[in-house]
Amino acid sequence: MRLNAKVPPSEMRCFETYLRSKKLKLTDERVKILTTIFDKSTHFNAEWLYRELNQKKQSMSRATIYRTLYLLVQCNLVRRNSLGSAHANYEAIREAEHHDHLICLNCDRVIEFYRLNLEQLQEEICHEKNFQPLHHNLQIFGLCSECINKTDDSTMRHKVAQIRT
Amino acid sequence: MRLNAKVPPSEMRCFETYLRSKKLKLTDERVKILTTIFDKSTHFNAEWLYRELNQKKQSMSRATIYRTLYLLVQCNLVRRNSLGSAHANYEAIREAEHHDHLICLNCDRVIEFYRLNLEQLQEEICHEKNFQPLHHNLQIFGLCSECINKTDDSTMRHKVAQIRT
DNA sequence: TTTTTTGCAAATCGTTTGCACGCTG
DNA sequence: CAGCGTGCAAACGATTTGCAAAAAA
Repeated sequence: MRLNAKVPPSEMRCFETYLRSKKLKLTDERVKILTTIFDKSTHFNAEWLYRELNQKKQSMSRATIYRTLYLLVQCNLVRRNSLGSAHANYEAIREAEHHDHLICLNCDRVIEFYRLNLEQLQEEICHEKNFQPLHHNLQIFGLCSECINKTDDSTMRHKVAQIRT
Repeated sequence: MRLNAKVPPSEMRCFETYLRSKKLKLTDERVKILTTIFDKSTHFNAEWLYRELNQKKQSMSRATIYRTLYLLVQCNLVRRNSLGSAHANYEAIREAEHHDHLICLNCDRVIEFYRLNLEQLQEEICHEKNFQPLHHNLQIFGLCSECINKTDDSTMRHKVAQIRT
């Protein structure tokens, strides 16, 4: 039974095209996952998606979620980015534009930013080093304005040491 | 039995000081780990260290290695940085200076670089956003000059999707 | 002696995978 | 109908942890 389809946005078409090109199928599960991601999330992880999908209606296994996330990353609808944590984090790619992250180590807030110079500078460096960039990632860890006075040094040192980058 | 100490370099003193400040002990195992790291490595992982330490003389458990690595990160003698892989990578911090990485997705070569503008730009962004930076990390993934013609698109798309950042 | 360390093995935990059944195209 | 997709549960694999024995201070 096909999901009572809301008008499929461009993301859906993109996914469909990708799947067809790989001879893969557009299943209900895949549709629901994509919809959930683009409806409700900015940054999320597999567990959030699992709970989000299972709280309401029928269940969906973690396996399917992981497998679908892989496909979505492959066709550039989703970006994988652990944001310093030990597990994977993902984000929906809404516009084509890229951005980097400020990550608060106290409250886990993620602040996105984009700076053209920064991108250009990177291009420049790659060119100099004769390196062909395919992906890049800048994350700055620290304390957001709300958290600056809420922790102590030793806690922060521990947290910095725990960062996975 | 204390290791027949080569003249302890400044790193050793730093470690010793740190340990003492925490009422921890300077054991043979810890000395050997630090020595191995600063003698032989640039970028390494726990497994490399394990093999390096165990191939010659007596054995050392992985547990000790992980526990010691944690201490070394705490006292800023070692930096933890997965470089996009699923497991942790580490590097000895030889000078105080910071650098970023170009990482070849084909041959895993790591090219270090430093660019003052880049650092300044980041400072600027943080200042604007009222964010206190504690750690940052820029990695550019792609193909080094030697590998540019050695792979195909689909392989690279897969590898990019596997990156953990 | 007292406290910290170590090695071992078992436990974690997010993620991946093999398999048998079910559904899509 | 053939080929993918799914759920389940088991496998994975790097890292962590509890515990009893061993070593530093």
